[in-house]
Order: sequence, then C-alpha cells, then structure tokens
Amino acid sequence: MKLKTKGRYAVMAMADLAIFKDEGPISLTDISLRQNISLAYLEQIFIKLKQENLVKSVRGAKGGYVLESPPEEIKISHIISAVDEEIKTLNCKKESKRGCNNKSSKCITHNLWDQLDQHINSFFEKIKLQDLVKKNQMIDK
Amino acid sequence: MKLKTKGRYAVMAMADLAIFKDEGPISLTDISLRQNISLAYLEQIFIKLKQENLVKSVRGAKGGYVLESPPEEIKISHIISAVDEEIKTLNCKKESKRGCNNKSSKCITHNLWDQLDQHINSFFEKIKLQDLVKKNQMIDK
DNA sequence: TTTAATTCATACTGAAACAGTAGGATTTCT
DNA sequence: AGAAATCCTACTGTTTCAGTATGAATTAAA
Repeated sequence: MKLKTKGRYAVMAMADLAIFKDEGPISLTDISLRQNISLAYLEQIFIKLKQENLVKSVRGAKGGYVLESPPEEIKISHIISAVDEEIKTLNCKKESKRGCNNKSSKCITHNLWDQLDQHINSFFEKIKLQDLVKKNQMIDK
Repeated sequence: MKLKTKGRYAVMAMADLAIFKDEGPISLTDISLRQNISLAYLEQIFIKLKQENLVKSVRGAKGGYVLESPPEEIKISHIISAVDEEIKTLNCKKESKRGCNNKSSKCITHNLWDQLDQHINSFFEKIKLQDLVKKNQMIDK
C-alpha cells in the first residue's frame, strides 16, 4: 500500500508554492530544483492542479504558478485527488472476476475497505496546506 | 493508493476460517471456492500466515488450516503485515534520488506521510477478525 | 498398500502500471 | 529577437502485480 509519486510530488510542490507565495509567480524550474523533482514531470502535474483551480499560471518569461487560494483553505485531499491519486483501496468493479464478486453478495471484507477509504480520506480532509508550511518553518528554526 | 490483493485475500481467508472455526481444519480448496480466490495463490498466502503464527496447518488428506488464536484476539494489522503488505506510503530509502533526499533535510511532506502511515495502522490495529465475522453474520440475517 | 487429498516450496510469466523522458509548440518579458 | 517559461501529447524502460505451473512431501481413508 503505497502512495504514488504524483500525489506526493503534488503536495510537495504545492507546499513549495505556499512557502514562497509572496514572491510572485514561481517557476517549475525553481520547484524542480528545490524539491528535486523532474521538470517535465512537474509540468504534467501542474496541468492537473490548474484544471482543479488549485493554481493559476502566468505564461511567458518570468512566469510561473501561483496558488489560487490561501494555504489555510487548501485541503490536502483536494491536491491528491486532483492528480488522479485515487483513494480506493478496493476496486470492486464488474471486470474483476476474483475476490469480490459484488453481483451476488458483498465479500466479507467489503465494509472494511470502505471504512478504510473513509478513514484515509478524512485524514486528508482535515489537513490544510498551511499546516505543512507551519511545520516546515518550525523545523527551520 | 491501493491495497494489494495479497492483503485483501489474507483478510478474507482469515475471516472465512473464523466463520468455520468449529468445523475442524478448513482446506484451502474450500476457501478458494467460497471466497473465489485462486488455490495456488492462497497457498502462498498461507505460508506467510503460518510463519506469523496466525494459523496452524494440518497436513495430508482431511487437513487444512486452523486459527491459532480466537478471532477476537487477531488484529487485522497483524494479518496484513504478515503477507508483506507494507503500510509505508512513502519510501524514503537511500536509493531514491528523486523527491525526498533525506540526507540533508527531510522533505516538507515527510511528517505528513509518517502521520498517514500511523493513521492507517491505527485503523487496522483497532479492528479484530471477530468484528468482520459479526458484521457478516448480521448481513446474513 | 494404494489412492486421493492436502500442505509445502519454488520458479516462472503475461500484463499492467509507474515514473518518468522526449520533442515540440506557444506565450510573454526584456 | 531571444530567452524563459508554460502547454501538450506521445512514447518507453523497468518494476511490480497477480497470478500459473510444477512437483514434492505428508496423511487419511478405502
């Protein structure tokens, strides 16, 4: 059970934007260097973040990205879902022949995984971007 | 972010054992049919469950597996960790060149993922095998 | 004592997903 | 004009997943 890099990188990049939010548009090159993430990969991630109105872009030289909302209003859950990081620990789809055959009756553990999903999602719902930044600043001192 | 089948199947199979715990050793063939899981795959899973003393085996004809402890004492977390289903949403190993370079300083989001792991683990810690079986019986009625 | 049912052990494999790379087009500041 | 940036989309090597396959060892029952 692992988080995919897209979700992780997205949160890292958004936290970076939050930290430098008063310095105008931040270029992906900067984030790439600071967070040690491939530039081209970041580009893909930011297209999705933009589609979800989490950031807005400024094109051309001296351009970059800016947060759409203040960090205390941005939920981690929103960032992660924006980049297609699904929190679906169980996929009981029609195709799946094995394990859970949800046609007849739910598998014994069906409720368990549903609850797990809720548990994880509620974790991400409670945490805002600002919470990460605060922590980071405290560590710096 | 998905659970792997091994973890899911292990919990399903253990729940099956719990339900039929008074009928002597349960063969993997039975579990395979009831839970719709490949027999050969179940064999691999049960070798690990046995190593962790979650079940004991009875070899030969009329053999099978039996729970080592009563279902109310078996934590879901134990089952899942037994089959190598790691709850490590972030792997900050030395090999990883990208993202988190924990040589110099922890990445901004390091604490977040640590907390997430704890959150998920505590979920599995609280739930016992018996809890699944009870639910299942209620649904049956 | 043979047969069938079972666990035990390990090697192999097709398919899918992941984590990027690559290449170019477009926009805008200087 | 040129450089710095976003934008867009296709491609790809590697790894992991989810099993299969095969055979050996063990034991109950006929």
